[in-house]
Amino acid sequence: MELLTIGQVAERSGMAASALRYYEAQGLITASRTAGGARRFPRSVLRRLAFIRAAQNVGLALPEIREALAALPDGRTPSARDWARLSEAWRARLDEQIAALVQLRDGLSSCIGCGCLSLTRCRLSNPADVAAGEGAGARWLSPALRRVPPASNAG
Amino acid sequence: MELLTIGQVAERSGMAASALRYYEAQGLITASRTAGGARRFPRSVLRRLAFIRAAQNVGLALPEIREALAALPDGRTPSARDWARLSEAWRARLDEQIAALVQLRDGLSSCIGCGCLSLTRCRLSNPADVAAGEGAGARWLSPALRRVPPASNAG
DNA sequence: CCTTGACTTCAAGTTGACTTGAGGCCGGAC
DNA sequence: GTCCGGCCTCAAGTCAACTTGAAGTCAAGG
Repeated sequence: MELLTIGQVAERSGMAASALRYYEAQGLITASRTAGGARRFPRSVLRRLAFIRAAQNVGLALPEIREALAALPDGRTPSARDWARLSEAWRARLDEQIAALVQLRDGLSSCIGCGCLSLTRCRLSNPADVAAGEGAGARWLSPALRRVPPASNAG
Repeated sequence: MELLTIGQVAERSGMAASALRYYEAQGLITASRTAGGARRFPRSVLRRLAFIRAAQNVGLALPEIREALAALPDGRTPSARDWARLSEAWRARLDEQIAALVQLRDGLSSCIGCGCLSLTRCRLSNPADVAAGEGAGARWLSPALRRVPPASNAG
């Protein structure tokens, strides 16, 4: 069994067939076709899909994942060497997300019982000081942490 | 200046006026009306909005936030006592999200250079062992961490 | 031959939290 | 009186990552 049908890939990867078609349409994976037009995937697609899911878990959007995959020569499945390079960037992302959440939690702890919730001072309603800097950046921040703070008035 | 216009609340809270109308429609905030039909907000709406944003940052959906607010007698703005009770639950949420991310990061570290990305063994593409148990639960998990693992075949 | 099941395409629907646009009202300044 | 900014409502659009549905093709089995 050299090539896999979409159903087989769906079963082995745990992804829906519709998702696989979508990924192909988005250029994340590729497939050859039978004479009848049915997709045939190489086994390597499974590793590619694992890579995609891992990247999603780190918080990357599909276009970013596509770029990461496209940056590999010949559009090949990531090797150990590629993997090491990419995962370094991912770890930084995760570290920052973790830091943001920890700061949120600590702000919460420091707020317990005070009931302050100041619009500008309370860290809970204003977690943006984590890697804020300008304001337009911070794209790495998970959606849940991207709530913008108020302009700068008292609350 | 006893009551605030929607524009003033928008400026002070940093939220768009359209968002405030939306929140009112969703029952998260309330406003009185002028003879002409314009909204007038009490100052307490600012604290309520801070509460809402904090809850969003913790990862709550608007319906959950509405319930949390509605659980307060008279639909009042949370007092220090209410706040302490609610924030306990939130902290648990955050703790679990942090744990999930840390596990993801550690899985990443342990993967660097190995290039394994096994569909079933690699923690990076399969972070579900964090608070998994059954599979239908884990609702607290941030959307980014909710990717399901493959059924249970080799990769 | 005819059915069955897996596959195909393409368009449209889903979810959450809003934003945008059209069309209109209201109150104060000129 | 009329002009403007700010407000109103309601319907529809946005985004991401898919899913769902309709209508059709293909290969194998009875």
